[in-house]
Amino acid sequence: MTKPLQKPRKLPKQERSQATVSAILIATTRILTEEGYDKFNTNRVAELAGVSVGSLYQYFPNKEALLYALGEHHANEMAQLAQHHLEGLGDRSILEVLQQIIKAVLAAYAVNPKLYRILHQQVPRSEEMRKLDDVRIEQMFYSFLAPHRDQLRPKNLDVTVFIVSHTIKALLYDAIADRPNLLKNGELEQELMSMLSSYLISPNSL
Amino acid sequence: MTKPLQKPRKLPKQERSQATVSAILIATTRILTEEGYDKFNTNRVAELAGVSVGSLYQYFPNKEALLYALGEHHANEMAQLAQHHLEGLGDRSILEVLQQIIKAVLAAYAVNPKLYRILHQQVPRSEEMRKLDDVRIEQMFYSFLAPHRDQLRPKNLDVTVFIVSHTIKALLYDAIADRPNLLKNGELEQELMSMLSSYLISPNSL
DNA sequence: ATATAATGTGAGCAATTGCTCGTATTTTAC
DNA sequence: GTAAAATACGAGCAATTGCTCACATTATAT
Repeated sequence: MTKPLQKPRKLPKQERSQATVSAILIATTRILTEEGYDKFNTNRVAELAGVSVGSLYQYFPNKEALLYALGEHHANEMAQLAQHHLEGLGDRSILEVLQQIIKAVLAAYAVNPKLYRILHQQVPRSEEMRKLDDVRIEQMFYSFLAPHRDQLRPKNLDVTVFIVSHTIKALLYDAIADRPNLLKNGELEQELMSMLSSYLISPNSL
Repeated sequence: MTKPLQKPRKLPKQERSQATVSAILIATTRILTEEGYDKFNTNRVAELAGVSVGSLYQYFPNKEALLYALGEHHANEMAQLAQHHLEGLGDRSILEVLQQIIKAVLAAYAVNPKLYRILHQQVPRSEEMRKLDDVRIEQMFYSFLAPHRDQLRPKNLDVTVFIVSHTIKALLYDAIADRPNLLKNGELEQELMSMLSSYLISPNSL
């Protein structure tokens, strides 16, 4: 009944202990992606990491904190990669901006798609993790689309951002699972660009 | 290690036992939607259903079979509702067909959104359930879009069906969780219609 | 060199839970 | 009425698992 702490119980100060923490996180990643969420337990993590359960619980107050740390790390890697794709777009046209955003999101999700799916679907409290990520992406869209507000066909920018960001995320998401070839050959990127650009810009009169 | 049977161990023949089976399924639904997947265990189901665990295991060989039966029932209800929205569309225009398909999918998902999310995300083996559903929806799109093949801008009908069906599913899905008001006021339906019709039909030249 | 802090160990407790089985009750068949 | 079949019961076994704690080892400071 006690609320689980998400912060480590102790901060690792020596190299030795930092290696332990690393090994634990790597083992967790491998178990989640290669063995599945139902095989994920702290005893197994310690075993695969080559440390004892006791050590694990010295740096992670509980099982959930492990997942949380992993999610944070993964989200940071994704954000960093996306950032890289979005530098110096201040003076570009809306079409170019859209193209780069699509590329950025695709690249970000490619960091570790399997881990992403598990962290955002199977894990308890995944809703919270997912929302944190979603908000981050939506803010990115907002900041890049707002300058071109007057050129957008849909009036409500909030709704537009929701539609666009969730469409990209979901199609990428499902393509990873069901149509990986659409990703490899660039067809998904092309179709996304086609659909979203006509949605955002073309003078549709419905 | 033995593969779990998905079919009931015994078929309920008397009214009494059919009521037991009903109570068990209803209790399972309630636990999943109101208490969450991690509170779902057979002892709790039996308790809430007002029967004994022994009775439960007379009709369901294992925990998974319970989920499977529930998923099947729910999928049937969804399909039935969608069917209802799609009668007599043989001679309608592609725009009208698209509009009705969107309405049909929205209606189908409204049967029990919370249960749908849990069955398709949290449950072990949910991938399989999800794919069964996805294929069903994609086939529906395929059969309704194929007659208008020549009026569609994208050349590859398979890819088009994938894009369209997954876009609708995902946006509906996320709207239920994050933007319920977009559903209630019809804005989602409107934006979907706008985006998809311009994607499918407008002579976009990218 | 020695005290102290940091780190590591793993047996095992306590709680959960999927499921069985011996038994009791109710319904059906004749 | 009575035997057999169908149904219901629930204590409790066996396995899993999150986590603790008493103790061992290694590094740091002085």
